[in-house]
Amino acid sequence: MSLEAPDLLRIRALPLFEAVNDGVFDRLMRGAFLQRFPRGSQLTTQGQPDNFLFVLLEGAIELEGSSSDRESTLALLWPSASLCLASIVLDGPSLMTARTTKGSLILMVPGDAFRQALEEDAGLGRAVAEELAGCFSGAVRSLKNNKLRTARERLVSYLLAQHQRQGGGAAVKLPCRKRVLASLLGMTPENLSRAFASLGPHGVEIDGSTVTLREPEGLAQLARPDPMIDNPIGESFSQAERERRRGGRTAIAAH
Amino acid sequence: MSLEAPDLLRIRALPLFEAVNDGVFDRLMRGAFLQRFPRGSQLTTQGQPDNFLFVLLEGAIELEGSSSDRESTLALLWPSASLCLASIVLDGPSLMTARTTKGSLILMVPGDAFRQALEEDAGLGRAVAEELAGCFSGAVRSLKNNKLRTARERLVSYLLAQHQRQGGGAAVKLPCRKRVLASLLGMTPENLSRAFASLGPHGVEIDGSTVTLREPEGLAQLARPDPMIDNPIGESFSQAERERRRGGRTAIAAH
DNA sequence: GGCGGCGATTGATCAGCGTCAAGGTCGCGC
DNA sequence: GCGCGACCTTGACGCTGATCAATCGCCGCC
Repeated sequence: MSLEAPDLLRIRALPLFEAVNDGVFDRLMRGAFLQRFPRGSQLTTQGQPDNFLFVLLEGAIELEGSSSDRESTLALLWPSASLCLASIVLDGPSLMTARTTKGSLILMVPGDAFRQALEEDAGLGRAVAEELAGCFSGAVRSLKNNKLRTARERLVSYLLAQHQRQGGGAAVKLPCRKRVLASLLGMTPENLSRAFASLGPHGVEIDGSTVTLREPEGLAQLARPDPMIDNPIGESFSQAERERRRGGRTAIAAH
Repeated sequence: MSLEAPDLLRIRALPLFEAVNDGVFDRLMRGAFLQRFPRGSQLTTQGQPDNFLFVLLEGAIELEGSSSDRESTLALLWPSASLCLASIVLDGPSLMTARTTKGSLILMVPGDAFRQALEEDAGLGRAVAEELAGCFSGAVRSLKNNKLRTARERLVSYLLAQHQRQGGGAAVKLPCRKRVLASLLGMTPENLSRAFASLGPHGVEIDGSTVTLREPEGLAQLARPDPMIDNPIGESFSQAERERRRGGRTAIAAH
């Protein structure tokens, strides 16, 4: 699928590209294209070189790390997150395996063209710096989440964050299968089940992928919520920090 | 301490600044200065705004995250790592608390001047992007290290990484107190002691802060060493990735 | 309708690791 | 020299969470 004018407008408005020089942008887009991927497509492989910068326009992506025979979900990406930015900038191997968890529409920009544009354009440099700072910040949050909290605290924090992100209503929709959520939270599916069950007395009801929080305030006392760990806006890596800075809290689709 | 010519030369050669325009560099350095800090100085506080970009020229820094009453060491920084780059770029609060663990010489650059220079100079933008990509990469490695390995595997991997980094001799010098190492590896000091003891049968001898590895190859079988987790060059966050790319393995002082 | 498979749950058991408490060693200052 | 404190070590115990196994419910398919 080659890029049409309406696509270009949409892309131009992305935070990564909005400050880029017209000429540089045009050259960059000459090699870029949109592609639709069915659910389950593997976009990157941990340890393999990345040749494209991805920007997720519609759909969802799961980032997974693995070593030996173990694997763990490290993050979930939503529109309009970028993917592979760090490995493209460093011209190094992919850090994680990325897989679509829904049918997805993705912008693909050739890596070498992107690196070249980065050398020429200060606006792009600044945008990339901001994006990567957000990624780093998200990763550090995740690290703190894992090292400083128990599994149950992580679950409660996650539920409260989703609760806030989805508008504060009692019903919260889980954005992924429980198995994936368990891995993201650093626990086994069995343990996640038990953790949910243990929250029953605190007003948490589960029905499929909908969770109802009857007493969010009470929950908060279980979780040690912490603004330096739980991001009020984004899920993790990328996309999160920028919005806060811009006076954010601009309506975000309920993930 | 204001900046003299030899200082400026040294700073100019740092990866962050080597591609910056002369004029921009001069303006940036007008507000910058060098400062010596005694051991134990707190440079940043988690959650508080950061007003300076730090570059560690001599000494060592510990990065710590905390929540409620728990705390954990997230990384150790060595020359010539940068500190606060992400929070300066985002103009947001500090992610971690930073403290010198030795007397240290540090370059301090005012944050707003740095942000302004970032808007003007593509060379700086690229350098910052590379540095932050390296930070992100380091944080992801650390996350995988924590989620995919047991405490003992983390210790063995750490020892092997230090072994390689210090030139491959049998004797490895621990770069920090055991208490700090334990926290960095996500375990208690007691558990670290026991883990060390359990490695005795595998040729690991401990004497104070020097560890002797009699059979490194055998150790590797315990550890699941993984190039996508263990960084051959740097310790973590910052400084690591760039060198690899440049055909690295340029002699690195044994930390 | 019946069957097969996947995901989620539940229970029993176990290992890893944290916690608490008690030494032990070293270095420093009086 | 003596005593104190910081750091590390060792042991006993308990909790968190992983593992293994069985069951249930749901959905798609034959």
